[in-house]
Amino acid sequence: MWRMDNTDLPLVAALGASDYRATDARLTVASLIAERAGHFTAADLVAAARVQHRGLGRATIFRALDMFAELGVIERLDLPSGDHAYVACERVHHHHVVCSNCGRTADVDDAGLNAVTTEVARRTGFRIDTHRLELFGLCPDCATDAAARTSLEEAR
Amino acid sequence: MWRMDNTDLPLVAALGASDYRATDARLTVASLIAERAGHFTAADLVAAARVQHRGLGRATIFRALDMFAELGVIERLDLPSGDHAYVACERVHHHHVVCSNCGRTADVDDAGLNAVTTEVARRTGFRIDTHRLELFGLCPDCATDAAARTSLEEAR
DNA sequence: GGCCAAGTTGAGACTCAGTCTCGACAAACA
DNA sequence: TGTTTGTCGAGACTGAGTCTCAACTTGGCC
Repeated sequence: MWRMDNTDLPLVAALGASDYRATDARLTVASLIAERAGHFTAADLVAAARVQHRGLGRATIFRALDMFAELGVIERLDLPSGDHAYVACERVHHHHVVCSNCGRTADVDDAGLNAVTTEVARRTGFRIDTHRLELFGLCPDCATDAAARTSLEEAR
Repeated sequence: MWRMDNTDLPLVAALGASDYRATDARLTVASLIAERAGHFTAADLVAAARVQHRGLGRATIFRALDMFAELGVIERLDLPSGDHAYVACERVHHHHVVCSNCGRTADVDDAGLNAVTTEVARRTGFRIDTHRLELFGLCPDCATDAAARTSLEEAR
């Protein structure tokens, strides 16, 4: 089976530190994930696996994604379109900012959200256990491009 | 076709105020939605429709949900399990607190989140256009029940 | 090295949510 | 009344994700 030597990838490190076996299939999925800059869907990986490394089954990819998500090194994301995606990320609690143009993501920590959840708990009487915050917009590069295009159109 | 007289429902009011026709099928979907206290899935409505009002097609229910979502009187929700659900809600921008036990929901407005998005934009350089905040926990009733059960078990 | 149990694999069948298509029907309007 | 447009239900279709199963791999033990 095709395989990259990626022992320094965070996903591979997390895999090594876990009780799961570091099999070829899992290392292949890890390197496929590492190739993507922003978010990706399970279908992306299935397609990439078909193109590059024919020996990877669909079920295996879904199993590996579940496993990496359980290890906390990737996280599931719900795009505004309703699609499910994943991002590779740090293992501490944080949130994602997703570029709606190029798909690039950035992690942000609390950033004052704790105060918001406390305030919501106070107002509603709910006991808040977990929350999910996702932010969508344009990354610095795409925002610059968009601004340049707008001013160009206005100049006409 | 079976039909409830629910002209005072917010969904029916929104439908009447829109360009869409207030057909029997749509009014039936509106009353099915009004029957649910918390969040519900499209499958819930399809099942309820099959039991109570046989003449409602699956596609019709999905179409009506799309339409109500477009009118802003229901909103799509992504549960922590990854499932999609809907909640009936006000038409202004707000967020949801969902009880993970009974499914009841409450709406909350900004509650300080604007400051969070501004802070995130500052830190990451992203231009934030939209965001989604969902909070999960226990509603006051379920929290009381849970606390009572815990103290009962400790007393043993 | 040989054996064995447990973990993991790919293939493919399966399920189920959501979409699409199509012919029929109904409201609105000239 | 006839036509247009919106909407309907039925059912085929699609695609994501799950499940099952027999085969294979790995690691531990002798």
